[in-house]
Amino acid sequence: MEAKVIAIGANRGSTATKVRILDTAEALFMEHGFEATSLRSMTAAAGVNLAAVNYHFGTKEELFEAVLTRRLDPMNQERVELLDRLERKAAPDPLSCDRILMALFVPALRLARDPARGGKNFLRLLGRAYADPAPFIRHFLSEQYAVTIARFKAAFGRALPHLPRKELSWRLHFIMGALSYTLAGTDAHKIISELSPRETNNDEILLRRLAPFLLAGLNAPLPDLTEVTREVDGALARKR
Amino acid sequence: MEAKVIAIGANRGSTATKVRILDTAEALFMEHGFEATSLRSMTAAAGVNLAAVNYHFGTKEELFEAVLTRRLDPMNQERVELLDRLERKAAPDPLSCDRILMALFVPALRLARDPARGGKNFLRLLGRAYADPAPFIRHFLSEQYAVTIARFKAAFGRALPHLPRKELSWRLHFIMGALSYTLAGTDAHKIISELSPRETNNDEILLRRLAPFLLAGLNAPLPDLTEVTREVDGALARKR
DNA sequence: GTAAGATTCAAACGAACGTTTAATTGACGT
DNA sequence: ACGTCAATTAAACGTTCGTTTGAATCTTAC
Repeated sequence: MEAKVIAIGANRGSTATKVRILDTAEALFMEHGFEATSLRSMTAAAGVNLAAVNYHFGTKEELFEAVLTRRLDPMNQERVELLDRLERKAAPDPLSCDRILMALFVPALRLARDPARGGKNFLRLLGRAYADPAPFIRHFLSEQYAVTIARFKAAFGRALPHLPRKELSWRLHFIMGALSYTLAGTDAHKIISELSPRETNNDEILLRRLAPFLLAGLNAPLPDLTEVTREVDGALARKR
Repeated sequence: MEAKVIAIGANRGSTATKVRILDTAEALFMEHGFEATSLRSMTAAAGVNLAAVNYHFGTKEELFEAVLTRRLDPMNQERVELLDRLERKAAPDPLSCDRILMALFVPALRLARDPARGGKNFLRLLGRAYADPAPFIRHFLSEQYAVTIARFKAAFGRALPHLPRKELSWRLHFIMGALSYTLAGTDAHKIISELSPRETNNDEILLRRLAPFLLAGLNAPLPDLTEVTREVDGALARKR
């Protein structure tokens, strides 16, 4: 029963308040972005005092980082662990691209499926954070992702030995772009339209459509830059 | 000499001030985002009075829309015109996917190349706007893009008759995602790293690497949803 | 039971924001 | 030369923001 004592003790003090702040902030940051979410509306929605944020987290920026870290750290750790396991299983052959993509997607899927870990809301928040111009957000994200990205890049490098590393860097960049944009799941869905509400809300089906798309992109033939240049210039000239 | 007279007359009134506001706002909105850019800092940088924004544009939101419209309208018009011309040239055959992608990219390239039209700065601003949670921005963008996207979707539909329309909608969504994320060109570049500064600043080479990637994605085999489901579930189960 | 410490609370702080106002300036048609 | 009107200006408006403060309340340990 000492576990219960610990739990009660933990809940009574600050933990309950901190969790409620994190949960509410996660939802509001997702809905309105960092700047447009005021601490006043957030603390009111969470049912805690305004000063609680500064007391428990220091500043609004530190709160935002705490919101991200809570979900991001475990997810990235899962990604690397899954990649390790799949690579060991495939050894001595290099892991195929689709398996590497799986290691990238599955932990995100698990997170999206688990309401207790924020579900889809957090993934959308993450997608938005990727595009946020605030320097502290970008600095934070690049620090959080540096090791994970490097690990996956090395794996892709073994799976695609013929692909120049620079080209691989770019394609990884495109992958992260499509992934974050898709996860952000803005109402930009509506721009394309004709997507049923059931599907726009189903991150699982969404990622399963995205994976083959990106896999084909990874295996695309190398761009013939000179020829493309001529073609584009032709189109440009024709236009004038 | 009447042209000069007209020019002077136009400059004397409001035009010069309006242009300076638009130019400066474009740069600052790109650098800091909509919310984080204050009218005070913007008007100070532009060398105009604070009240000039409200006088000439009404509100800050309307200023933002004016900044976007100034570049976006001509660019999208160019895109559709180029698509029309290429389709007429290919008739009666349907236009190939890579040509359609060209019609999507070339006007953006032209804009990026032309410093007088905002150059790369505007494309970055556009990429950021795509991910901005502010409702008025998303509403504005979807209105601006609705016809253009529909036009390109129809073209892709003719080029890929075997592809279910729903799948095509998603792949178009992925394309717009990778495109806007790439154009946004955040310092997220640094996450992947190993990209030389010369290349990260060269939107032309960038788009030429992106095109083959997306083209391959468009032609990817249809996802076997059932099989993928089993695989993912397996990975999920194994994890527990 | 009481002292010590952690947490909550209402209130206020100073700064910055978008917007409005009213006076002033300058150019143009007549 | 003068009246008209668009444009600019300095100043102020009212609001909202993130953060701080000091007292009040609750938890914990002896």
